[in-house]
Amino acid sequence: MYERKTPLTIDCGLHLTREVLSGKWKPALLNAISMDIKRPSEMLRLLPGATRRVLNVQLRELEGHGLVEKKTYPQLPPKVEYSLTEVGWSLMPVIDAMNQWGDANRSHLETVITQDPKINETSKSACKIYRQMAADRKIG
Amino acid sequence: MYERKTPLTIDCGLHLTREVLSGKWKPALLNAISMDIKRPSEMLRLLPGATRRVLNVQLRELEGHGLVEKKTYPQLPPKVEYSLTEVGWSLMPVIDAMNQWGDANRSHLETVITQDPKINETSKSACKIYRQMAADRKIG
DNA sequence: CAGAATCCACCAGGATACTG
DNA sequence: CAGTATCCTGGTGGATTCTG
Repeated sequence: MYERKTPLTIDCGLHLTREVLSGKWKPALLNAISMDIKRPSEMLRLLPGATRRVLNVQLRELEGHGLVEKKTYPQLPPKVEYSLTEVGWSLMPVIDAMNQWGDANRSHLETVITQDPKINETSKSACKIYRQMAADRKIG
Repeated sequence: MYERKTPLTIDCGLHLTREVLSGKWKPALLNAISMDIKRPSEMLRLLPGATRRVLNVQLRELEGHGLVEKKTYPQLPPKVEYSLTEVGWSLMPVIDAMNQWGDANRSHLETVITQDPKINETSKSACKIYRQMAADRKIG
């Protein structure tokens, strides 16, 4: 049984974290950047289903919230690199925890999510795509 | 500097976790239930801004995803109690991590969030409300 | 006290096309 | 390669009202 270490307030910390982390691709983006995937085109490739526009929007929000930094190289063709700020890095354990929990409970989650009538097919099969991609990377 | 322990896939675990945790009040609800706040009326009181309907909807989703269990006592007035499932409990470290990160970076987050033009006043002041409530609880 | 039924506003996010 | 401008729609979550 899980035992909480410190008694906490109702929602305040959660509220702040959610405010900053809410956005379909934000956790994935932070994760990607932490894995040295720092250029927009790379992220775009690794996040099938995400649009340029949406990625830009969310990256700008992350930047505005002080989680990532953007470096623009004034050259042709343009080059942009994102990196995590100190605050951004401090969030990584949380991201990792989410990632690991999702992986650890994959079978259960896939079942309940797949049964969920609200989830559309795209979302349902998203994980399969990611897994396939991971497999491809191993082969390649 | 934060060092990742295990190299991870791009998004799969994150994807699953987000699917299950997305919803304005879900983390707070899980947190509340873990703190033995298990009756709808209590949650309603502790989550100012949340509606009965929305709470019901999100609780039903959490239930459908196997994170919480609902026990209905067939009596008058009706009594309902929620509790975490095993899977739900396994998620608590993640919730705690989010909560603690938000608390730890409160000043920074409040600043950037308050400056964010997209955030409405309600959201901006939410944390103040929670803090006030926490203070009140200490006094009471 | 718990909850279902409506109705609705808003915005996140996707599609598309265009510029430097 | 990177970014922006429009346009559009689906869903989330809020307000209100009504039942057991």
